Amino acid sequence: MSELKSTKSIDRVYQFVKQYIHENALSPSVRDICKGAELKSTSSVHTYLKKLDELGLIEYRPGMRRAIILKNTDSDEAEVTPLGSEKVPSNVVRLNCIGKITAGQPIYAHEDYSDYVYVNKSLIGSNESFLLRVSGTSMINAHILDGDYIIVRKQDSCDEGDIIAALIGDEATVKRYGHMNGRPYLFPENDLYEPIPFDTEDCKILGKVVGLHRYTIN
Amino acid sequence: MSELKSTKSIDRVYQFVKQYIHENALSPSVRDICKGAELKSTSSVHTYLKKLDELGLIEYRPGMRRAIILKNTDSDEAEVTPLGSEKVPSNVVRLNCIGKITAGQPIYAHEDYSDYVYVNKSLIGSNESFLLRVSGTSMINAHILDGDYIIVRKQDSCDEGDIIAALIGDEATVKRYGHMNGRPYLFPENDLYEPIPFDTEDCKILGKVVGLHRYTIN
DNA sequence: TTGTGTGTCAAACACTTGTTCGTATTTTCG
DNA sequence: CGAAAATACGAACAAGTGTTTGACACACAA
Repeated sequence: MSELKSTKSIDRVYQFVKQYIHENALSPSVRDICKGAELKSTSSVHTYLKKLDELGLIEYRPGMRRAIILKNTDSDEAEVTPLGSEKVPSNVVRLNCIGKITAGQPIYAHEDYSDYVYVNKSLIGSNESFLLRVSGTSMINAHILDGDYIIVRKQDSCDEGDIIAALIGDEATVKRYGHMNGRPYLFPENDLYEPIPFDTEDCKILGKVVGLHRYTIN
Repeated sequence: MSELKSTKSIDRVYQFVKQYIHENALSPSVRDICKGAELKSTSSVHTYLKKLDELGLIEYRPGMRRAIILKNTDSDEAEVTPLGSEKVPSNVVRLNCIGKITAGQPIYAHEDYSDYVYVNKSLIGSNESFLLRVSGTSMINAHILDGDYIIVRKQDSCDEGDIIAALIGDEATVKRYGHMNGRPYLFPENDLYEPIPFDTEDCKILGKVVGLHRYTIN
């Protein structure tokens, strides 16, 4: 008498359960299904749930609240988002590797989207940052090794003693910034290398090193 | 599980919830958690569930039965895809800091869910790993500094020369594993410290160090 | 010492929710 | 047609379950 319940009740129940679980990652209660399947009695729903269980379409655990489980079956992409799918939070940034810091190579060449790292924002601050791969051992005394990834926070200037990424000409390096005899230098942290005068015409500060990742799976 | 149960209650609660949902595809009730986490009062569990929700580890819906959802994230809305509209891939793992590696402190005390790091699985391998915070300078010659996070891949044995995390008694340390005069030792990488004989009765290998994160935002 | 906070517990309460029961309406089919 | 089955309803019950409250023990600082 009501209207067009085009589909059978048992089908509406099943469809609704699937949809509800998909949307809420949580099984509906019998009364939720009442509303969703346009049934007015919980006992009706109860009947169908038992049938659906017998049909093997759902797993129904008598007495347990919100305990319907979709039985993985057939047809529509059975992606059944179990409960608790894991996603990566929004407080994480993906940093693609912008290039290798090494002698003679310009960086900013391109980003290598297959070479990246995820970083917790709270650990590096909210400023814009980028990722570089270290090549060479010129910063070994600062415990920055060949192959390490360094996270650089973009900035134009820096403080005395900061470890920074800088351009010298079109060559990029990591060095410690400081002064000697009143003049600015870039200091390698390796006795085999000489300090480099920081020439404001030729040199440019890219940013400060705020993090380091090293992966040594051999 | 088994012998290391002296963990904090909130940790047991979280671990149990994760396990339960994983096994049953269904969220446990407060009283289920009571049993699973060795707590005798539902209100204790209730307290921890609220905390876990605040920490963003689960989604807890007041009043709803069996409605816990694992988040491992702050989920939906605006998931900050940094570059373009790339989706954050599922090949990233969240590692919670399990404790500080430092003299005299047992680890496995508890996981600090507010202290964590995201790691690209491809960079550390697919084995189970955990995160530790380094305290002290005993590995400075290996360029592992005080405050660094190290990623440890669980394993029972290791090769000569590997840098590993190990338990000595109930004290955890990072050291390099090796032999001297035909006998196994744990070698600090700092001249101020002495090699420690690796006594198989007292020592236990936790895993191999496969990664390192350092954050030096000042 | 006192006081404050934390962790835990037991008990009680109230609401959600699965289940059952009796009955009415509709459909099926001999 | 008429009986049986299927479908649906509403109400009531009982159990599972989330939540609150108050109390106790302990650690730690003032």
